[in-house]
Amino acid sequence: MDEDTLTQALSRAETLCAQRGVRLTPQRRRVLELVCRAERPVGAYELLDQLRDGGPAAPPTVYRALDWLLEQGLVHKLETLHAFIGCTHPEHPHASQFLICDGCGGVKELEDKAIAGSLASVAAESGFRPSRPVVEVIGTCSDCAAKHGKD
Amino acid sequence: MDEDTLTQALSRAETLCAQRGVRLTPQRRRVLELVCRAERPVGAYELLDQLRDGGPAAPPTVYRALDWLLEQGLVHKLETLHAFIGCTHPEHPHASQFLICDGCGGVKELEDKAIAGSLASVAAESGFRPSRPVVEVIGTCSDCAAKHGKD
DNA sequence: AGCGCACTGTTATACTGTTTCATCACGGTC
DNA sequence: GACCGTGATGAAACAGTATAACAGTGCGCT
Ligand SMILES: [Zn+2]
Ligand SMILES: [Zn+2]
Ligand SMILES: [Zn+2]
Ligand SMILES: [Zn+2]
Repeated sequence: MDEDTLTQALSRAETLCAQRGVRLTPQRRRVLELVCRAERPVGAYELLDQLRDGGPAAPPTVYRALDWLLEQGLVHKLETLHAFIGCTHPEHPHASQFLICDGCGGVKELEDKAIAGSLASVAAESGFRPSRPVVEVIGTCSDCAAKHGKD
Repeated sequence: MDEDTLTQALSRAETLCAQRGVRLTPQRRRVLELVCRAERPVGAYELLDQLRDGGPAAPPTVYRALDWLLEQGLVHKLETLHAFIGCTHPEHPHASQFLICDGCGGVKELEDKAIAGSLASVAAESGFRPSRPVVEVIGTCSDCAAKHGKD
């Protein structure tokens, strides 16, 4: 995420939190910034290392901030990578899907109605009430497929 | 899984591996049995504890067996739980989806064409080549919803 | 001042997974 | 039989991920 997009994302987050009456404290803001600044999903301990540049910090610090950011939908957790990524459209709550390239590590966040729909209807058939759908597709992005083809 | 189903599952696994020309060694068979015997997803260290009842064992032992069983499609890994579960229909390779109840811990394995289809087409739109789709829906099963309603 | 509450700091610990090297068993070759 | 390559196992150490437990701090409220 470039500097402008970052600034914009952070101020959107500020606005959102103000509207919701929740506190985007300096710690949380800092962690959000670090997550967004990364081009790739970031691990908790990676964040921790960066936090430590500005003073002492311990695992609970970063996990607390991440938990809160997850609740607020400002970041997502990629279960298959044990890593976190900034949400591209945190304004409304949403069930997203992720395409995760194991070549370059890039991740694309999608919000596809068809997938969400089939998931919901399959769940309904079983009388299952979904609370947190996790959809992560590991594979190869078009760029990496092209490169690999050229090799 | 009851004793009969278990015996059946194990002999199906034997047959499959024979057909494929791969070796379902005693260790692997033992781990498969432990995974299948459990009514719920089992963690690697839980399996390890059980393995240790029959002699010394270390983490790589159980992880190696699990990796191999995963390759063969005899078990699945639930990424959101860091746990493993026996596959209900290992005869053919498949992309399954899981409904995971956070009330009772029960898991239902599905193989829904509509979901697989929408995933594939969304991926295709992005020029993404999927290799391992992960679909796990956390929520509440019908039984737990009923119980909870009665409380 | 006294209290409750949300946030933070700190230490320790639990849980999950990998690296590394040594050893062993099996099958094919000379 | 001696030799060797390969796959499977044993064992020790380590790396990575996440939480528990408890103490301290700041702030608004009565
Ligand atoms: Zn999002
Ligand atoms: Zn890529
Ligand atoms: Zn299956
Ligand atoms: Zn349930």
